[in-house]
Amino acid sequence: MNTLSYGLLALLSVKPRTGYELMQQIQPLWRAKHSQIYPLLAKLEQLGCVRFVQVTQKEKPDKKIYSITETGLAKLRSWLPEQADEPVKRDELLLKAYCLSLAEPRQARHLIAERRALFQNHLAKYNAQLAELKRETGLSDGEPGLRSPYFGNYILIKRAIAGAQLELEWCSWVMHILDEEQGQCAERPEP
Amino acid sequence: MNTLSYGLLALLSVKPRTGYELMQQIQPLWRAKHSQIYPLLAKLEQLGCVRFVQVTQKEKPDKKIYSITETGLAKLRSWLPEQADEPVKRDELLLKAYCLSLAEPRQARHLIAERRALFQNHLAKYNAQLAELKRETGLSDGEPGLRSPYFGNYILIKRAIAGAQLELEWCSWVMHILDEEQGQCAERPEP
DNA sequence: TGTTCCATGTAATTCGTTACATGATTAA
DNA sequence: TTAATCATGTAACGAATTACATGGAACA
Repeated sequence: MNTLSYGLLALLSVKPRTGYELMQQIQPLWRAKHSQIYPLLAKLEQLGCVRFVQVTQKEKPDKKIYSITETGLAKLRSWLPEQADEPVKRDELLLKAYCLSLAEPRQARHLIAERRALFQNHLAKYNAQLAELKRETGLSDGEPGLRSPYFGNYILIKRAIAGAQLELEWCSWVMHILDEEQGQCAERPEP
Repeated sequence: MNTLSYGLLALLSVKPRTGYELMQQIQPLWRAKHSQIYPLLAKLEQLGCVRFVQVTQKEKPDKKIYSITETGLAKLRSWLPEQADEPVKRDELLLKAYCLSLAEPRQARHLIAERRALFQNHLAKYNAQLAELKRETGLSDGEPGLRSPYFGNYILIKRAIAGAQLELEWCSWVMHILDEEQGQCAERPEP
C-alpha cells in the first residue's frame, strides 16, 4: 500500500465517496489522475480496507460508492503517527521565473498573469468549499472541533485559502516590479 | 527534452555549475534525485545544449562543471513563453491532517511539530540564501533589477521565505487549537 | 456542433525513487 | 566510529501520465 492508498482511506474515513469524487477531492493534497485511483480502489477492496455499493443511475453512468471498513480504519490509524515524508513540489513556472531575465518583458508579464489567473480560480474554489463545509457542519461562524470528522477538512481549506492569497500577493509584487521597469523604459526611451 | 531538462538549462543560464550543485539547487523548484539528473546532463550534452570541463581536485572527487551553450540558450528562450503546467503538489502530511480527528491528541501535536521543525530549517536556509545572493550581487539593501541574471533567483527566494513563514503560521494556528482542546480536557476531566 | 460533466476502466510509456557502486575527508 | 559532504554514475523497480475506450446529458 502506497501513500496515495492511505490518502484515499483518509478521505473515506470522513464520508463515503465514489472513485470520481475521490479523484477530484484529493487533488489539492495529492495530485493523481483517475487512471491511478481506480486500480488502487480495486486493490483496497481486495485487501478488505474498503467496500462499495453499486448505484445505477438514469441519465448518468452507474457508479460505485466506496466506504471504509474497520480493517481500513485500523490501517489508517497505524499509518497516522508514522513520520510524514517531505512534501513534493514540482512547479514549472518557478523554473521559468528563475531565468525570467531572459524573457521579453511582455512575455514575463504574461507568465505571471497566467499564474495569477490560475490562483484566482483556486481561491474562489476554496472559498466555495469553506462555505459548503459550514453548511455541511451547520456551523455558521464557529469552527469544527478537533473531534469533528470535518476538523481536518476545515484546517486544510483555511490553509489552502491562505496559500492561494500568498501566491496572488507574490504575483502582484512581481508584476509591480515588471511594470516599474517597463514604465521607466516608456518614460526614458533608449537613445 | 522533458521539463526537468529545461530546469537544468534555466539554472545554467545564470552561471555554470556541477551536476551535484544542480541537484541541490533545483530542489526548491523541482524535486529530483541525482540519479535522474546525471543522465539528463549527458543527454543535454549530446544535444549540444550544454558543455562541461572536467576538473580534478585533490582531497575531493573529480567534477564536471557544466555551462550552457548558445544552442541551449535558444532552446530555453523558445520554452520560456510556452504556457507553464500547473504546479504538482504531493504532501503526505496534508493527507494525515485530513483525518487528524482520528489521531490521539499528542500524536496530532507531534505531526504538526515535526512539520514546524522542517520548515524552520527551510526558512533558515532560505534566509541564508538571500544573504548570500546579496553578497554575490553586491547589493546590500536594494534588489537586483529585472535585467540582472539574479533577478529570478531573488524573487524565488523571497517567495520561498514568505511560503515558509505561512507554513509556520499555519502550524502555530493548528497547534493552538490542539492545545486549547487539550487544556479543556485537563481542566474538566471526564466524569 | 463541439465541449464539459459524469463515471469507470485498461494499456503503453515516461518519470521518479531506491538500491547498487566507489572512495576520500571532516565533523560529531 | 558513525554519519555527512563531495562527486559521479547505472540498474531495477514502482509511481504517475498519456492514450485508448465508451456513452448519454447539458450547455454554449
